[in-house]
Amino acid sequence: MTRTAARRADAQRSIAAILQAAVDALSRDPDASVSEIAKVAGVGRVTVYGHFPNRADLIDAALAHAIALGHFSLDDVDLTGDPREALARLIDTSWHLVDRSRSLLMAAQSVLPPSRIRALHAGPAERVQKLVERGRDEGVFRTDLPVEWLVGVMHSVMHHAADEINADRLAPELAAKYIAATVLAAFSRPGSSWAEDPEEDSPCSTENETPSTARTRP
Amino acid sequence: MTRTAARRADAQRSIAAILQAAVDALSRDPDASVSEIAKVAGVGRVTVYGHFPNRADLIDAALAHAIALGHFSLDDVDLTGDPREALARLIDTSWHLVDRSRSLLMAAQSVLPPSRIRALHAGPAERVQKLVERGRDEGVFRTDLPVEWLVGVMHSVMHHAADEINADRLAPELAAKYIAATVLAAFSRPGSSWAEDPEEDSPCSTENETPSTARTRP
DNA sequence: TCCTTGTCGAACACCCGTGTACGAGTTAGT
DNA sequence: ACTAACTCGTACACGGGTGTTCGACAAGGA
Repeated sequence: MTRTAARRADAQRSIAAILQAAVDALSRDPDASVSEIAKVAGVGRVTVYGHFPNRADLIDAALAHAIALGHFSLDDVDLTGDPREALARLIDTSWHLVDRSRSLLMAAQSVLPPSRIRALHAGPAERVQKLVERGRDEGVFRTDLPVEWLVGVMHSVMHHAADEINADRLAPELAAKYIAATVLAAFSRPGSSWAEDPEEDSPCSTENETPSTARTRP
Repeated sequence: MTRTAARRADAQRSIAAILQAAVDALSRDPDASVSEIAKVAGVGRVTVYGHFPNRADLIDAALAHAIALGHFSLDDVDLTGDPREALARLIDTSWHLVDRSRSLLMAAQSVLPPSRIRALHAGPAERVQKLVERGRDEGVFRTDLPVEWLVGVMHSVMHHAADEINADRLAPELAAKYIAATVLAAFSRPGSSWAEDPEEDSPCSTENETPSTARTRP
């Protein structure tokens, strides 16, 4: 685990491969064994145990790794300006990160203590929370529900979209639109009218009918 | 499994106990073993295998049993009148059914084919779907998203509430209110103002502030 | 009553995952 | 080039879950 001296180059390569493999394998199957992870990483099972004392610590490191990657890619998103548009942008780039992390999170939940899970999620959660709070301060988002609840609902809806895509009941290109439309409505102030994408005219069906069944992906 | 002749009385008692025990045990732990289920049922492990050929079939029967119970208790709900109020009533009595079935569903998902899961869920899902469709026809609910999506979002939000309660971050008595407030907002037509519980005045904070952290349960 | 039907515990074989140990071979750093 | 670090495969011990079999025993139904 933690070492004072620097590791050799090939060791660092192995660790990186194992970490990435763990993210990949656990994203497909939350119960992926150490053997499977090692196989995906192109590495012997013993080598894994050489770098991580046990399965739990490996999953911990994998989750931290995935979160760090997500944190990095989310730094590009412009969260200034109208909170609704900012939220739409955030959803646009983060929903499929949530998708990939979904299964990994389940794996972590069955092995790591809840406190650890929350600690790892503190960073990303705060980012969204800040945006929601700003939207409330500006009178755009509702104030009759706790911020934590709203943030959780947003995550929940994104998870649901991911599930629908995995089940081939939702076309991936529609996901961001559906999520944004749902979340923005859920965040709106009671008693106030709202409209999504205030700057962009919507050439899609204005209101009358929607396809009763969403197209499956090609 | 399926038999032509009638079973003996004690056998029926055993089966009922096993079924209920399976629902209970799997609701606590989706990975509950057959031994644990038998222990909860107050029955030997072999007896379980005497009635159900394997774990998967047992889980299938348990899920079907739980759904049947839920279906029964949902028959009391009045779904006529204003769709928003009807939806609120439905949420009020069904959210904690969803809570208990949540873990059981996870167990089923890891053992049963998705087609079987959907088949078992067809009944309850249709009930909600009908209500949502009526709300759309009456101009109360939005028509710019598929009905299936809306129904899924409702389920998703209820699951989220259950998770929050399990994590002691949400007081159970607030769940129904939060869920209804969120779902009704999400279902509202874009561009139209909405208000929850139109008949009931809300003595709680009208709009200004909410406790930043929800009380944990006593 | 009598016989079928269930139930029970113990034991068995099987598979799979975890974590550790050993020895031989390979790679990187200096 | 030499050594320490690393990797690999095999193998082992251990625990735990799944289904099955067996024989003894209890309980329900006709």
